[in-house]
Amino acid sequence: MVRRDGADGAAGAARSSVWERPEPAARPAPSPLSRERIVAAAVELADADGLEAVSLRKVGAALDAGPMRLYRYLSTKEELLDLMADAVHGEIAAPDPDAPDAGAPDADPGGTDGDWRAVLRASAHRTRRAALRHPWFADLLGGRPGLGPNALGNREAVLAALYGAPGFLGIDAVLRAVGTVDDYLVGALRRETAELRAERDTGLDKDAWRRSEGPYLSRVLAAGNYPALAAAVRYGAHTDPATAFEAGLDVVLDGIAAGLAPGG
Amino acid sequence: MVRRDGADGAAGAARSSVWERPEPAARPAPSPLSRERIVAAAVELADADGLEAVSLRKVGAALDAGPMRLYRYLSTKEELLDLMADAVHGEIAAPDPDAPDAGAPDADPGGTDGDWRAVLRASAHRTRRAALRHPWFADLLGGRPGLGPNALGNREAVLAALYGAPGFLGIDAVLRAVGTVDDYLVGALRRETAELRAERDTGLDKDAWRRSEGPYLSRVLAAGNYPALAAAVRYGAHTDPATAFEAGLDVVLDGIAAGLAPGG
DNA sequence: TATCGGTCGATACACTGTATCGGCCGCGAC
DNA sequence: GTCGCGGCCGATACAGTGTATCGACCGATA
Repeated sequence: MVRRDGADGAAGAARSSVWERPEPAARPAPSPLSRERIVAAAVELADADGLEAVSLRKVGAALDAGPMRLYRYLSTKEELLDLMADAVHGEIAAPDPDAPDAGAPDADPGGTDGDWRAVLRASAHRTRRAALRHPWFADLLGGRPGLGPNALGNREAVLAALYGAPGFLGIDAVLRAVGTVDDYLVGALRRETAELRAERDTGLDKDAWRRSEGPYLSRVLAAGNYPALAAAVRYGAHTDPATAFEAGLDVVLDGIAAGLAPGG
Repeated sequence: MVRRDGADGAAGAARSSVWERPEPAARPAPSPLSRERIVAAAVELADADGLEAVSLRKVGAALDAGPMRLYRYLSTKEELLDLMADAVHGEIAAPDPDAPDAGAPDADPGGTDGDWRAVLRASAHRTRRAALRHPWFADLLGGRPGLGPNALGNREAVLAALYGAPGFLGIDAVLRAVGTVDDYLVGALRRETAELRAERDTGLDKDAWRRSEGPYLSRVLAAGNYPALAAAVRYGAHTDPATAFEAGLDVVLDGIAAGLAPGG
C-alpha cells in the first residue's frame, strides 16, 4: 500500500481527499496527462456509453496510457467519479450558453419579493440542464456527499444569495429551503434521466420503448388489479418532462413560501 | 459445493461397484431454490455488507449452489436487483410492526386537508423506515422504473386513497402531488442513507466520521472562501435526520396544499 | 430398455479495480 | 563525463465480476 499523500499526511488514519491533495507536478516531456484531461476523457466516455463504460483501462487508453498511470493522479476509481461529478458542478456554476438567462445567483440586485424564488429556480434549471447533458450525473448526485470545490461553490453562491433575500428570517429557514429543493432535484433528475436512459437503451425513440415495455404494462393494467393506476395512465395528462419538472419545482417553492409567510 | 467422490475425474470405470459410486446425489429436496429464496439471500447479503457485496457467486454460495444455477430463475443480475427492490416495496406495503402508527389522522386534525396529508405522510414514512432497514434500497429507488407488483401495488393504494380524498379536483392534481412527494422521497432518502453509509464505512460512529472528513471541511471553511457555507455550518441548527426529513416532507405537503386550495 | 429433454454446474472468457515490482530515464554530485 | 539514485512507468499478476458454452447427468417417457 503506497500512499502518495505528500506533505499533508496527518496522523495515519486521516486519509486526505482528492480535493486537497495537490495534483502532481507536470513532468516535462512525456506527460500529457493531468487530472483535468483524465476527467475530461472519463466524462466523454460516460456521455457516449454510460457510466458503466468508464473503466480505468478505457480512460487510460483514450489518453494513450496504461491503467496504472492514472494512479498517479487518483488513488481510487471512486475519486475519479467524484471528480467527474464535480466537473459537472463546474458546468452548473458557469453561465449556461444554451438557455435563456434566468439570472445568475451571485448577481443579486436585491429588490423584489420573489428573488429567492428566482435564485432557487435558476439554480435548479441549470442543474437539470447539466443532468440532461450528462445522463449519468444524476446517478452520482445523491450517492455520496459532494464536497468538491465546484459543488461547494454552487452551494455557497445559492446560500449567499438567499441570506440577503427578503422574507428569510434566519439561516435555518434558508437551509431547510435549499435542502428540500435539493432533495427534490436529486429525485426528479434521477427519475427523468433513468426514464430517458431506458428509452435510449431499449430502442431509440419513445415508441420503441412503448412497444417493448408497454405490452407488459398494458397486460398488467388490463388484468384489472390496479384500477386507480389504470385510470391514471388512461385519463391522466401525459405532460412532457420539462413541464412536469417545473410543476414539481413549483410545488416545492410554494411549500417554502407557505412556510415562511405565515400571513400570506 | 457438494463434492461427489467418484464423479469428478475418472469418467471411464464409473459404475463399477456400489461402494464407491457416488451417492446418487439424492438432492435433499427436489428444488430447494426459488426466486423468493434467492432474493432473500441477496437481501441479507446486501443488508450485511452493502449492495456491492451482492454477486451471483456469493448469493449462490449462500444457497449451496453455483452461480449458474441462478440463471434458471433470473436472466440477468439487473433482474435480481429489480426483484430485491420490489421485495422492499413489499415490506413497505405491509403494515409496519416496529413503528408507531404514523397514519393516524391526529397529525393533522384540520379535517378537509387531513386525509390526503395523512395518506402521503404515512406512505413516505413507511418508505423511509424500509430504506433505513435496507440502506441500499435508496440507491435502487430512482435508478430504473419500478414496475414490480409490490411497487405497483403501493402506487395503486396511494392513488386509490387520494382519488377519494376531498380537495383533489382531478387525476392530474393527484399525479402531480404523488410525483412530487415521490421525487422528494427519492432524493431525501438517498442523501440520508448515503450519509449514514459514509459514517458507517469510515468508522463506526459519527465522531469517527467527523474526525476523518471533518478536518478537510474545517480546513476548507477556515480558508474563508465559503463564508455563507461556513456560517451555515457554524450557526445552523444541526437537526437530526428524522426531523429534517419531516421538515422537508412538510414543505412539499404545504406546497401541494397551496396548489389546490381554491382561495390561493 | 432405450431415448430424450431438461437441468446442473465445471470450465472458460472477457473484463474489472488494484498490488507488486523490475527496469528505465533523467537529474544531481563528483 | 560518469556514476548513483530516486522516482515514474507500465507489464504482469491477482482476485473477483457477469455470463456463454457444453458435457454429463437425472428422471420420465415410448
